[in-house]
Amino acid sequence: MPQAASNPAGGVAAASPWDGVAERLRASGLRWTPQRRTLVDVLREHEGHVTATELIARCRERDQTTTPSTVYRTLDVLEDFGLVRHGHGPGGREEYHVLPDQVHGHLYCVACGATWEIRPETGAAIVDALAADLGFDVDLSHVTISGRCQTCRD
Amino acid sequence: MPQAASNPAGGVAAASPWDGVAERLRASGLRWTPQRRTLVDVLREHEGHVTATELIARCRERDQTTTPSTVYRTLDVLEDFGLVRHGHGPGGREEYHVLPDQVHGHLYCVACGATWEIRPETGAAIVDALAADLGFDVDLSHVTISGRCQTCRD
DNA sequence: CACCCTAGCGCAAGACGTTGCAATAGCGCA
DNA sequence: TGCGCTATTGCAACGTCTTGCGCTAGGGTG
Repeated sequence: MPQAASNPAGGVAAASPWDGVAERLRASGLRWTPQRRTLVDVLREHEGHVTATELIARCRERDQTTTPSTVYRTLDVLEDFGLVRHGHGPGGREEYHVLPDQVHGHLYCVACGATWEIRPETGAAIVDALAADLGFDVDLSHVTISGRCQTCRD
Repeated sequence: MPQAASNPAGGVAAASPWDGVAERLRASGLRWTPQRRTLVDVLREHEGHVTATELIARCRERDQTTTPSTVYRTLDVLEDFGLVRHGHGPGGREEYHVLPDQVHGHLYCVACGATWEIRPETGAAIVDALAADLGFDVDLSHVTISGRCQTCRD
C-alpha cells in the first residue's frame, strides 16, 4: 500500500502526479497496460469529481473496446495509490474525486441539484464532534450529504 | 402530502402508527391493495433499519408473487406519508428507516462493519455547523457516514 | 349492486456495479 | 532476445434499482 508521491524525478516542468504512475505500479509488482494508460489519460484532464459512468464513457471515446469491469478494477488500484478516492453521490451512485489534495466532504441540494464542498474547517468541526461523541474516526469524503442550500430554503 | 399522524382513532390499546394507513391512503385517493398490505405487515415487525432487498425477501415469504418494482413503488408512497425514510448505506445500497420517530444520522465502521446512530445532540451540532457555514439545511438521515469506530482504530 | 375512472400491478428491458473464470500479455530474468 | 510467471483483461452472469407500458382491479358513485 504505497504512500502519496513526494515527487522525485528531478524533472523540468511541474511534474504531474500522474507522471510516475507507471513506475509506481511496476515497483509494486503491478503492470502498466494500455487500458490503464487510457484511464489515466482521461483522469489527467478531469481534476475534480466524476462519476464512474462518465469515466467509462470517456475511456470508450478513446478506446472502443473499454470494458466497465476493467475500469472499476483499475480505479480500485488507483485508489490504493491515493490518486483517486471514491464516494457515493446522493443517488448512491459511484463518484470519484480525482487527486484529492485535501479530503473534503460534499453537500448536495435536493432542490436545485447543485453540489458544494464543505469547507475544511467546518468538516474538521464535524469530524471532531463525532470523535468526541462515539470516538469515531470519520471519513467525510466518502459520502455526499443531502439537504437544501440557502437559496432553495426560501 | 399528508402530515405525520397525530393518533386520533379514540382506540383502546396503544394504536400502532400503521393502523390507519389504509384509511390515510384512501383519503388521499390512493388505494389499499393486497401487495401494500403485505409490505405494511412486514414493516410492522421491523421497527429499525432494513435494506430494500431484505424487505423484498420478507414480502416474498408471505406472497410468492411479490415483485421488486411494486415494493419500491410502495415504499415511495409510504415515504410520502412519513412512515419510512430511505437512505443509502455505505455501499450505496438502499436502506429504509422504519417509523423515524426522530431523524438521526448513521455511522458505519469500515473495519468491523457495525453501524451506529449519531446521538441527536451530536447530529444537531453537525447540522448547525453546516447551517452556519453555507446556510445549508442538512438532512443527516439520508446517508450513512463511514469511518472507523473507537475499537477498530487501535 | 353494477359501472367507470384511474391508481397500481406485473412484466420486460435497461442502467449501474460486482464477481468468477479462462485466456492474454506485461515484464523481470537468464 | 526469448521464457515463464502471474497480474489483468474481457466475457458472461448476477444483484440492485428504475422506468415505460398495457391490463387489472380498488372503490367512489348513481
